[in-house]
Amino acid sequence: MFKPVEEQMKLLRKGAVEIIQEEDLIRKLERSRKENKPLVVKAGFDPTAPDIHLGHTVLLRKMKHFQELGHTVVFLIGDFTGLIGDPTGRSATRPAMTREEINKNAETYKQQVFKILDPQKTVIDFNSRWLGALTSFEIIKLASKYTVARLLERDDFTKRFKAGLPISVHELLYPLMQAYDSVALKADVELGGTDQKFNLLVGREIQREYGQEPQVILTMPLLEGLDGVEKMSKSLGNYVGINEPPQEMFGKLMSISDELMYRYYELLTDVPTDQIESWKKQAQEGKVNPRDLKAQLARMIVADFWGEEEARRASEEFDRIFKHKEIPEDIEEKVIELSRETPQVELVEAMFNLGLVPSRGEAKRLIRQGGVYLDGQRIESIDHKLDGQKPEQILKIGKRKFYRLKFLVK
RNA sequence: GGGCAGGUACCAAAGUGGCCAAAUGGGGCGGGCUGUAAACCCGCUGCGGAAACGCUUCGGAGGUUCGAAUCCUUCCCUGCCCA
Repeated sequence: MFKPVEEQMKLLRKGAVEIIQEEDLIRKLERSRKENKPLVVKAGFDPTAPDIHLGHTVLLRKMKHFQELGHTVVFLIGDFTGLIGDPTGRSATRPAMTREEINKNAETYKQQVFKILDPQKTVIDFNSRWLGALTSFEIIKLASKYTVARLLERDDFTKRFKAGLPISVHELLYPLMQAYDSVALKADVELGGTDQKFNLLVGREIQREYGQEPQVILTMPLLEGLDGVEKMSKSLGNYVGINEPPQEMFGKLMSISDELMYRYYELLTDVPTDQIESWKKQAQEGKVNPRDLKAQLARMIVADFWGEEEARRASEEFDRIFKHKEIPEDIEEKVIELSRETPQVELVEAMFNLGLVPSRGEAKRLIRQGGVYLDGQRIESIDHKLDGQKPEQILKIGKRKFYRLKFLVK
């Protein structure tokens, strides 16, 4: 029923940064095959941000590999640990979420995650199920199994400690809690980003303390965000959400740097590494326009979430707007009501009232800097008035924001 | 519990009675060049105002002063050292 171990390993190694220990994994796979029993593979997710982006999909793709090989994948929602927040030094304790919110987020998660994972083969669980049930005594017992010195080895803690920045006690508890998840699930393997390495390793130690065979940990690279520097994250605003409309996705992907493009090919598509290398070379030699490679990448990724047809349309739409400088097909519509007596309104006022800019000052700034267009005409004056005579006008703000203004005179 | 050093805009960081809506850097935004790339160049970046200028802001609350981010009181928060 299970494929030969070496064959499994080949798929599992793909893209992985590190497997600790590889021999352990091989042994586990062998046993699983012999006993015809799937491995329990765990990966944890933060419940407060159910907006999955491409960064998450790197891990999800790896989970899918395990699924394809017939193993049990646990999609663990850290609704309990989420209350702590994985220490970053920035976030304070988060407010407790209600059961309802958590369930709602879980639903959102499912809907998104199953764009990649096989719903039939995925177990969804919540760590509040066991962490919430721990008594104070049990928590202290858990805490007794690890030392402060070892916790401070964690890069983030080390840095903060040295820099004299605050580290709260509950933050120190976080890795232990996550480790306990592995105990509760009797995890054979835990997946995570390279930034999770410390937490994942603690899992091994704690499992051992609780008399279990330590899990194998498999780390995946962190995907850089659109800026190409920071890791992709919602709070940094450098992400591509997997629920974003095709056009939006496509546009964002087209704005990445060339260097990042190869990285995305590697981590977000099934294009073999050799192929990517070869394209890279051809681009450098000027045989291929990097722009076209990028468009192809964007199309591939959009297709993963929206299908070929939508991807093709997004691509065409993109060309229409940026190559041919035309107006997009579907534009958000904004209705402006005007009175019959004075069927006019100041552009600045309208932009602000429609919520297109955060303040009137911002609107003025944009106009002064030549970033506002009406029907393709650059607006020169901040006093410009919109005239209801023409019932429909196209407003363009910056390079990519288009709105169809409709006037309602009454 | 004691001593010391701190808390400034999205972030970092200057400013220590009026010239401070607050230097500088990063980020962000707009423009230019391009391939919505990178690099580079120019500009903007509290709110209102065409502008003059007005208003709200420098951990919180009070106070001194013609005038406070800057001085005083008190409270909250953080780090370090001692116990």
